[in-house]
Amino acid sequence: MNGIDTLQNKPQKRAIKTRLKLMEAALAVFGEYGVDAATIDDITQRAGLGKGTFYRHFSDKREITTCLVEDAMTRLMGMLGKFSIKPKSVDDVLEHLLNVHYDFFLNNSDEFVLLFQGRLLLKLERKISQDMEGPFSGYLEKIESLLEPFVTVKVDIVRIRRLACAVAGFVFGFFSFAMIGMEGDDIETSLKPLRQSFVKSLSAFVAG
Amino acid sequence: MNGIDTLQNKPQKRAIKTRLKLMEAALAVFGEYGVDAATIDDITQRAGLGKGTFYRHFSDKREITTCLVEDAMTRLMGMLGKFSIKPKSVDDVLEHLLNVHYDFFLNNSDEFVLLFQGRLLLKLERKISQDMEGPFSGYLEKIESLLEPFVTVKVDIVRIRRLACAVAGFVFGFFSFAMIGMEGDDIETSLKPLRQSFVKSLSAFVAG
DNA sequence: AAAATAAGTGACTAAAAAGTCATTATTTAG
DNA sequence: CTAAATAATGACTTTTTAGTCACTTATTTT
Repeated sequence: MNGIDTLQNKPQKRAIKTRLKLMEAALAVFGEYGVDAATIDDITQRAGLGKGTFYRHFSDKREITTCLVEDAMTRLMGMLGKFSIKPKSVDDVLEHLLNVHYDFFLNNSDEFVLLFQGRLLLKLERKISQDMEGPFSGYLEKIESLLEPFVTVKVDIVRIRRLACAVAGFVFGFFSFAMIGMEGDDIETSLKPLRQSFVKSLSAFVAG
Repeated sequence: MNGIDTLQNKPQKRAIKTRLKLMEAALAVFGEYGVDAATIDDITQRAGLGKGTFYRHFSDKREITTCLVEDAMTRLMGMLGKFSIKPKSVDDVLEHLLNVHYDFFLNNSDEFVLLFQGRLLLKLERKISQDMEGPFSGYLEKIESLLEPFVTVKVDIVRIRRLACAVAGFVFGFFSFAMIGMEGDDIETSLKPLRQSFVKSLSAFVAG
């Protein structure tokens, strides 16, 4: 092979593939049993790999959890940044926010469990906080940045922060209860009418 | 003592007191470490009791968790049923619902963690579902029953169910994000202005 | 093609938590 | 006061899970 490191030699490719397998398996297992209840053996068995392989790639469950949270948050935030049409008002942004969350969690229910639990773990384990507070704070900041251009009267950061909490909280919370209170298809059609009302009220809140 | 079983002889009283001590300790420990991370030793040590005592009263952690969830839900539902003034509109009921949740979780943060996790465990463990689905479904039904009298046009149960999910979800979700996005006092003052907006939007949803 | 390097493995040890039970302490009945 | 009954105990065994490492397999280098 050529002298320059291509970062694409076979062992490296293989290692990257293995790492991805582990993360995929972990996400699935976390979604099925919950982050705490899932064991390293669960993950490696699901991935079809040896246990030692896990420890070649991650120091412990906490580390892979952090990676998954960061990954999920990055993808969610990426979607939040892509508007199909350029927003012209707070209403547009709010509508977009709810749509994206809706799509993301409906198509990624394992991620929902992961972030739902990750969010709680944050409150509980001070050690994790250092690593995990980042993604969740960044997420709130992302929402804030999208709303900021339309809050012209006064750059009231506290108000925007509250709004971000409300949007994120509403979506997370609604889904969590919708899952027990409703049947599958019903969830899909339930958020839409609520969304309109919610957008209006939040919009009024920003203005007022 | 009299011949009739008074249910108040000393051993019984003692056992009841011990059981309460265990439940109190478990709630505190669950609130601190999370339900999954907490061990039986954590609970009995916190309660100042021997380990064997735990197993005299509960078969395992799942059982005491179910008891705590039922207990918390019963108290929350009790509060939901007590209006300071008789509600005259959907707005009144919604305002009341948000106030009660707000007070309950602000003054019982351990219960917040418990129900937040309990809610998730429900989705994960099919065994728990049988015992735990009850309290959470009952909770949604309670909210529905409070709203029902004011939804006159059409007894649209689906619509009310959605509303109950929205209320419960919004409150749970908002608190969970408020905890990382804000400082202590700020949370207390944040829900109030949002509440008004939220009540309006939900009210419109019910009517519409 | 042999040596060197890197990735993967799973039987193993170590640690932690669950769950048991013979024993002790407390209360009641005779 | 003594025996029977009930509650509590914590050292113990069992089970589960984490984490390690000498070894195998795959790839690259010389």
